Amino acid sequence: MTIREVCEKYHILPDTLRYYERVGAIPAVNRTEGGIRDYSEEDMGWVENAICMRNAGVPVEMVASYVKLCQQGDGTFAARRDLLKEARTGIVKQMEKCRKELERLDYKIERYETAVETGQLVWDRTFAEDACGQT
Amino acid sequence: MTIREVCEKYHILPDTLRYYERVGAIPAVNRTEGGIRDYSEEDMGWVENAICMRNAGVPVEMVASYVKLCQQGDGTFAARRDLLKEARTGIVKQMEKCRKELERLDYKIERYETAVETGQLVWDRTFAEDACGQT
DNA sequence: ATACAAGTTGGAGTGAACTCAAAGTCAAGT
DNA sequence: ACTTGACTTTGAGTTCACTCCAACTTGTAT
Repeated sequence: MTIREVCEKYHILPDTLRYYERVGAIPAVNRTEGGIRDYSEEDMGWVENAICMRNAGVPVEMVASYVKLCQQGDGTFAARRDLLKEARTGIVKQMEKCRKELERLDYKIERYETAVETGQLVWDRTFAEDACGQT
Repeated sequence: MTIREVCEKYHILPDTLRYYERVGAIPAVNRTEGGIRDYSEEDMGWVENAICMRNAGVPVEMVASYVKLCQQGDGTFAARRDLLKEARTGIVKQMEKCRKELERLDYKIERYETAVETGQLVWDRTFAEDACGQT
């Protein structure tokens, strides 16, 4: 599979794929005689892995660390597990922030829906201290 | 309230607050005679709003747009609602990506837990096409 | 009055993650 | 053989969101 085809499949740019390879977020990709990248099924697996992790906000550097551990063989299972757990923690924190803001937004959107109808914007609820003001 | 106090309350840097004000993510803050920022309750509300939105990954520019609409008065209720809905859509998308990756990670972590015990890494499940490979 | 900490501005610098440009190589069609 | 388009590398440029710096002013404690 050419770089173009992989990019079409995952909706990313060739430069992004080359960048991922350069920084180690995916291992070196198979090449043809002429030196042109020819992605194997395994290469695609790595690409998918990088894209998934990045989609969830895992830093490129962390993805690269994981790839490196995988390449170091069977002695790194525990280290890989720990790294993935760390990534997991980051994602959970991020989701919790999103959940809070979503709750806040839903309330505000509802208030604005009413305001659009009545011409009056009213905050009838007070957000807790660590939530947000009535703006 | 001084900039230092606000920063301690929200665990951010003074430069970040000044930056938010400069780009319009919060409106111009009250000042003392000498020109030193003196955050009112309302100012704090705006600060909280900016921090909440940013925490959920809403771009600074979007926060600034919202603030601008608020400053333009009661004629912008519908526009504000639409902007918040747009922000909401972005957050929901982001959370869905996180949810998927979390599921993926949980499976992999579980596999690695087993691998650490048995010395054998086995993928006994195939991820769907839009999920990710066994890496 | 005088330190000196804390605040101010304008502008420059940083780090992460791409993204683009230039110059050259490879491959497919005519 | 020749053109055309895709791919290659190296290195530079961009965007976002801060973050830092220098020079200066303000406020507080002795």
